[in-house]
Amino acid sequence: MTKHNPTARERIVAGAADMISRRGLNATSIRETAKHARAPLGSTYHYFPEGKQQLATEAVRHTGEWVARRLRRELEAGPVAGLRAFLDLWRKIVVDSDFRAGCPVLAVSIEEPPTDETPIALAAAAGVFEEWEGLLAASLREHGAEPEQAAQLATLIVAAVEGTVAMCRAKRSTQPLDHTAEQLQALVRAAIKG
Amino acid sequence: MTKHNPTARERIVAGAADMISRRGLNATSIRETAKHARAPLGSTYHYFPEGKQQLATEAVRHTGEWVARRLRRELEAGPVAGLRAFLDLWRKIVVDSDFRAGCPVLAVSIEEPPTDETPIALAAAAGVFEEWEGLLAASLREHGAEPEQAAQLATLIVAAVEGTVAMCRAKRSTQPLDHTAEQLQALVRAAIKG
DNA sequence: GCTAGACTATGACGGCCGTTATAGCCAGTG
DNA sequence: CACTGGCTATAACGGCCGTCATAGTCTAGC
Repeated sequence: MTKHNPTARERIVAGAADMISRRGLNATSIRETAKHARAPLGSTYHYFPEGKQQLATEAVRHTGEWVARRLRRELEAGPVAGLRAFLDLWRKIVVDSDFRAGCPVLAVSIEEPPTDETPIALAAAAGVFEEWEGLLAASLREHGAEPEQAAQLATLIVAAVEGTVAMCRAKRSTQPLDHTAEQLQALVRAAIKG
Repeated sequence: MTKHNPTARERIVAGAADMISRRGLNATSIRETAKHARAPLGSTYHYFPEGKQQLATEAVRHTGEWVARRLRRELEAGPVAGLRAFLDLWRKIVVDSDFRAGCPVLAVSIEEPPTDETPIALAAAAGVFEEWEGLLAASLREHGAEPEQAAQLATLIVAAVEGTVAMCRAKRSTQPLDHTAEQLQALVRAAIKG
């Protein structure tokens, strides 16, 4: 338990991340986000005066940091352990939600931003992906992988896991995750052995 | 050119697939879909009496079949050529749309269906993924890969490409696709050599 | 020519959306 | 005690949504 009494603001952000991961960004309304967090609608615009874009941005960063912390911790035991933790984390989200939830970062990435302005939520998503890749790549390099190979494999891991989670939701099965896990584990082992 | 004079119905489905691939399912309104296809709103409910779910389902199947046709054709020259065609197809969509479009099948997969009913569009997405995996796995087997390895690798390819396309959109760069392409090509070559 | 059925045109229905405004509450500081 | 500033409460704004109904138009076959 990192925070004993989460503030209303934190509850709103965490709830928004969860709802976005289930229904997508556009289908997540600020009204429902507030209700889900037992916060009044007015408070949402008090905490996030720039509106929905800002809330989405913070939800993406919240999830990104949460995953990155777990990844950093588990990578101390090496890339194979880190990969396993990464896979297990997403598997748990998919299974616990009965195949209804996924990754809010992916969800934000695939919804075209309003044409006029800078899509700050999209930029946040790009940053999160880059952080996850960076953590994996650094660990692979530290354990003997070639730098270029490490970077490419890190990208593959993040992309494959994100795609696999979506496939699990569509099929209502964890079989895609089993397949992907097997393949990625073999790849990581080979990369740090060369 | 497969059809010389696409019917209004075909134009609506193709347009819906494109719009879903850019903005997601929930943000794609039937009104705009009709306008985009220069069809009247009333016609949409004439052709798709079961409403939005039916339109989404047909859009998913339309894209699924289009990709499967291309995949089948290119796989005749072997799994490496098929993989390259699959990668190039998505690269073209991402680049031509200036990083705004992606895969409508993925988009439908990550939006929670209305709680009450059978999510037929989601089932269609699962079917499309399965078809793509099946084509790739069969080709891998025909070229000497072990059946289990072929199935796992096919899942990895589909998942990785779907995830990579989303990452490219977030980063507004094709670098993730370059990384993933390199890794997957090496994997396929190794799998059919054993 | 006429009639049936495929398609179009138009408008309405209730409902939820993002956002803003405004007034009230209520802690903590002086 | 007064009062200030963070937070709540409530209502409203214009706008788009999915869906349905109804009437009009067009075209193919008799």
